[in-house]
Order: sequence, then structure tokens, then C-alpha cells
Amino acid sequence: MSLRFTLLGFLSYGPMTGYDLKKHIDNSTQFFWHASLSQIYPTLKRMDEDGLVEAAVIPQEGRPDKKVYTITPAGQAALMDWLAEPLGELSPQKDPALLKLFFSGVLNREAILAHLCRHQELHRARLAHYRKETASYIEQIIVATDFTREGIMWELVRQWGEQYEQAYIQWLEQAIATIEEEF
Amino acid sequence: MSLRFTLLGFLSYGPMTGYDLKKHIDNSTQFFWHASLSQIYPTLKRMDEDGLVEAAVIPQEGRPDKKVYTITPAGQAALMDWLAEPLGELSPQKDPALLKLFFSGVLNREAILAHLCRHQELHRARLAHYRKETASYIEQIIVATDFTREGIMWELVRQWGEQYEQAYIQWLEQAIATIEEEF
DNA sequence: CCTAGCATGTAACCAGTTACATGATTCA
DNA sequence: TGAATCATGTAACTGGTTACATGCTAGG
Repeated sequence: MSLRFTLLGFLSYGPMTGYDLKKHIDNSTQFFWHASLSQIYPTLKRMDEDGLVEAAVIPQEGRPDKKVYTITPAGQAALMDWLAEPLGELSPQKDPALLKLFFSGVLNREAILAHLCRHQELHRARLAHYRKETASYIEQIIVATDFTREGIMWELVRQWGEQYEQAYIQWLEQAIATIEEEF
Repeated sequence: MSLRFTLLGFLSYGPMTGYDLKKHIDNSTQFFWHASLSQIYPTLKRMDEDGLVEAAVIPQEGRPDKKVYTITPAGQAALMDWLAEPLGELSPQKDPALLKLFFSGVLNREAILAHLCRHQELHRARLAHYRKETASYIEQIIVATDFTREGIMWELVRQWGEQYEQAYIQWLEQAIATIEEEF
């Protein structure tokens, strides 16, 4: 259901194609909400049937016709209802890396350390991404569109990403120390 | 796929029914891997067909026969292969609460603050849970089974849960301050 | 020459949720 | 009296992934 709201959210900033939406998702919500084109296209189609968006077909040569989607008043209303609705329970997360670690007591010291170091590398890369690419993307959009209020929210969420990665890396540091001492 | 490894992981500690497995999941992996009974039962059945586990049927009166599953050598091997295999990319997370916040720039100051406070409450409750219920559950199992090596891993993962929640709460604190000042 | 970007989709499949179905025992 | 615990499952559905299909243009 949240994919529909993701799409409505971006379309509330302006009309766009499914392809454009995918790029915005990849550049901003990617790390707390992602979707593939093969999920986006049929979803937009159903949202059109439900009257939440409207498609304007722009003929093109040499490539498929462009479908530019615009949010309808009904779509705006649905988005606002969802935004206003209080948060439910925390949504359960799944993290295969933690699961593997949880059951890794049977492995030897070196194998566990290898997992932890690899894990740390991945999180360092992501931290760098939040600080560089994500930060500049947000700034760029704020400058281009003058969405200052929206920009405050985007930036807050980006900061959570940064702090999350920092905390993760710190914990892994401690975990490595623990294994080196106790295992 | 990871559900199969979750079940194999717990079954490597000893034979159990699907019902027992569900309780272990709820008490320990719940926050990074969860599953419902209606997913666990058919999965165990298919794992039996694939030779990863074996069921011993224990007739009971007044309730369905108990099926106690035991991990087979093939199951043990599959579990070890998975544990040894290096971590792939970070698995994409989905968090509807962050998504809502991301698009909340159109809401007024009070509505945003309400979301943030509610969010903080939920995370405080979870932090308390990790510190009390989860911690005592782990200690209890370590004492009962003498799985000290395994216990170190369980405790490490629990500590991540605790640090994650602390970081989340801190970020929300900052976010509340930012909205109060800038919005 | 090959990769990336533009631009759309369908079909088969897998994972996971929700609702349904049964039924005894224990505890507040 | 009603909820929780024990103990199993099935069926319909929703959400999401993977593979397939088409085909032009621009740039390194």
C-alpha cells in the first residue's frame, strides 16, 4: 500500500513519468522505501483506474510513448489523509546480516571477524553515500524548486540515515573487540 | 529463503515443534526476522520434503498431534554453508514511518510534532523491551543450555537493538527541536 | 563497440498476510 | 465468562522479484 503513497508523494511535487519516479526513489527514499520499474508501472496503471492519478500520453519516436502522470484532487486527498493519520505500530524489519550473526556462535573466531569487517565496510560505504550523494541531491532540489519546508523534512530523514550508519559502525567496532577478547 | 535458515538455526539447538519455533522467534529474532505460524508450518513441511529436517509425530488427545522436527545432517550442512557464505549487499529496508515523515512537509507544525512524539514513544517502549525482556530471556537460555559461545552472539545482536533504539530516540529529539525552531 | 540512458510493459513465480477451521485446558 | 496457551493446518490474496521483450540515441 505504501508504494501508492510514495508515488502520490512525488507526484504532489509535480507531474512525472514512471521512469522519473523510479529515479527520484533511487535518489532519495531508496534506503527506507524502494521499488522496481516492473512494480511501479502496473501500480500507476491501477492508481489511474482508481482515479488517484491521470496519464497524459506524449507520443515519441523510436521509443515507447511517454506517460506523464498528474495527481488528481482525489489523489491529493488520499495523500493528505495518509499523512495526517497517526503512526501505527513500528513496522517489523528484516535484516539477514543480523540473522546470520545471531546464529554464528558455531563459527570460528576468524569467520565471525570476517563477517563483521565486511559488514562494517558496507555500512561505511553507505554512510559516505548519505553524506555526499544524498546531501547534494537534496540541496540541488531545494535550490531548483524552492521547496524549503519539504526540504527540512528530506534533510531530517537524511540525517537519520547518517546517524543510523554511524551507530551501526560503532556497534560493529565494539563487536569486533568483543570477539577478539572473548572468543 | 532466510526463514528456512532461521528455522534450521533454532533446530540446530535441539528438536522442536513449529509452535515452539514461533515462540523462540518471537522472543529473540523478532526484531530482525519474524514469521507467522501460517508461514512456518508449510515451510517446515517443504523442508522435510527436501530432507533438511525430519518430523517425529507424537499423538495427543484433545489437540492436533505434535510434530517434533529434528535437523538432519543435510540440514546441518545447509546451515553451515549459509553461515560461512560472506555477506552480500545490505538488504534494502522499508520503514513507512520514515516515508511519511519524508513527505510531511505539507503538514503543519503541530501535526509533524505529533508524529515525531508518537514515534519516539514507540521506540522508547522497544528500548525498554530490549533491556528487560530480551536481556533476561537470553540470560535464561544461556544458563539453561550452557551455550556460552552462542550466547555471546545473541547478546551482541541484542546490544545492537539497544543502541539502534537509543540512536533513533536521540535523532527524534533533535528532529523535534528542529521543527520547533524552523517550522 | 559497448554501455548507459530513455521509456514502456507482461508473465511467472516466490514470500508473506489474513481469514478461516478445530478444540481441549487453565487461569483470572 | 472470556482470554490465553497448546497445536495443527488450508485457501485466498497481496506485495514484490526475476526474467523476458522492444528499440533508439549519445558518449566514452
